[in-house]
Amino acid sequence: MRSRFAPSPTGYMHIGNLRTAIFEYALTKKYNGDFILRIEDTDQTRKVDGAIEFIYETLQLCGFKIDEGPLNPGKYGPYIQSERLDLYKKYALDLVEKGKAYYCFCTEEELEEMRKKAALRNRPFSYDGRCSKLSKEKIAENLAKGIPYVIRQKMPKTGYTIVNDVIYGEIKIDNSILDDQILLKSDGYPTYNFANVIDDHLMNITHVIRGKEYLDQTAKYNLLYEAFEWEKPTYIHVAMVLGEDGNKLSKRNGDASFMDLYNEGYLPEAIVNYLSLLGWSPENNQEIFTMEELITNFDEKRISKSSSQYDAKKLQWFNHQYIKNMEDNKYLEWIEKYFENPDETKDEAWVKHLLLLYKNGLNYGKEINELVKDFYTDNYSINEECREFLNSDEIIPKVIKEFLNLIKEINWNVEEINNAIMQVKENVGAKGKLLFMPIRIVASGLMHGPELADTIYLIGKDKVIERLSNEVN
RNA sequence: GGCCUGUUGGUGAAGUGGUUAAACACACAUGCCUUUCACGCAUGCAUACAUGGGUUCAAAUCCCGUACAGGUCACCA
Repeated sequence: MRSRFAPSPTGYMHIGNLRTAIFEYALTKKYNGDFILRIEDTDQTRKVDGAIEFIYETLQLCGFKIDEGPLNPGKYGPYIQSERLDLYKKYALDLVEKGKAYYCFCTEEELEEMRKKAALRNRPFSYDGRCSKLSKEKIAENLAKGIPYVIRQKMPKTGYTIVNDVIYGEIKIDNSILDDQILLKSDGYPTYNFANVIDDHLMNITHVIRGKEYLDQTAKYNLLYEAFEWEKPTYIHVAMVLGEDGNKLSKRNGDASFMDLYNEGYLPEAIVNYLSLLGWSPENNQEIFTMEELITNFDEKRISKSSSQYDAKKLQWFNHQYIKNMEDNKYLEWIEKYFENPDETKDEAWVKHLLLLYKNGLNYGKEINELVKDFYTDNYSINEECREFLNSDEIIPKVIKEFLNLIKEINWNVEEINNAIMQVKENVGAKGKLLFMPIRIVASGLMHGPELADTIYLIGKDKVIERLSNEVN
């Protein structure tokens, strides 16, 4: 089995594209097949520099192994369509020779006129095939004069074409809607559809996995395969991924691309895991799994026919799970990329302790900066709400005083701080909120924060003692 | 507009003819856990599978119509 992922080099990679790639990769690897990357750059106007490297980077981050592609060619290269122009022309001409395609010299203006006429009659535009009736002499003459041309395939006007799809079954497409499709554009580039068929055949692709938006168009592909008398691949069309508002994903809509998510601090493994569950589910109902597990459990029969909606919250939950399950060292190494250290002079161990403190609650990498903020600002003050709480019970001053006395004597570490808190509980008889909140407020000036003992430890012995002393006096 | 496809809760979904819970997960709500936030745990959350008909002893599951949603009809991919 051989499959191919064939993006256009137009920049970032969409979450929907990625999802399709994931399905494609999982299926291919399940059968020990080859996963090929082919760059479809037949539209020269939309090309973006560096996009190929970018696509490689994305796929590699996601854990894909590309068996053949422009940066690691196999024996079916080149893998960039703009480098295969001669091939397309040869095959297009081959079809002309066989009488299954023809030169078309119609100008943009002529086509525009036809479109207008069609619009007047409220009919969808369809090329009338006038150039297919040109005489041999006329064609030779036009060619000699260097008049620009395209090559169009003769399409049947009656009957229907059957498309077989693994997910959607047998689809009938009425031939009457099929235009004499352009194979070769006047700039010498092939159209997407044509290049696709030629390349898939030449590259020995056995399974075509792509978005459902191509389902109808597959009739055109089939007609091309038939014209060449080539064997058709197995088609697997997968339903689309919709944005959170239920509309098609688009950058304009502010929908996130893979790279956006990655830069926010989403782990590629979590993204892949989440995306693989959009429109597919494993039989064993497992929710968190690795790429390896995805591959072994993947079953194309369980791909859904209906489109699904992207849910940022659920992705966040997956990411959270993955962060929580990371080893501390890996976590620290990873979070480094997202942590914008506000104070380089802080002790390294102190920073590590702080970062680790939030590991279990972190949703995405950049979130750390927001969470950690209070430990870097020095505008300590006890606001009205806190003051009110401190005045709410007469046991509170005793708690503070006792805690102050105890921590003066201890070694400054989390365990001993914790012991001190427990000791206060015993000695003063305060518990729950009345025990913790006074200490927290006076030590940090805040009513919330992470674990109290850690918080106190990180604020530092001198500062905590100073604050408590001021409060006691 | 023609054609193609889809429709199970706020979301992802399981379920493809059978009794008296439509699984599971996210989200949400409430409660518990040494304070707050989070984590974790527990409980609750679709009188019902878009809708109307039909087939059947029996339908979310099969058939037809309707509605709605998406896709597609380029010298874009």
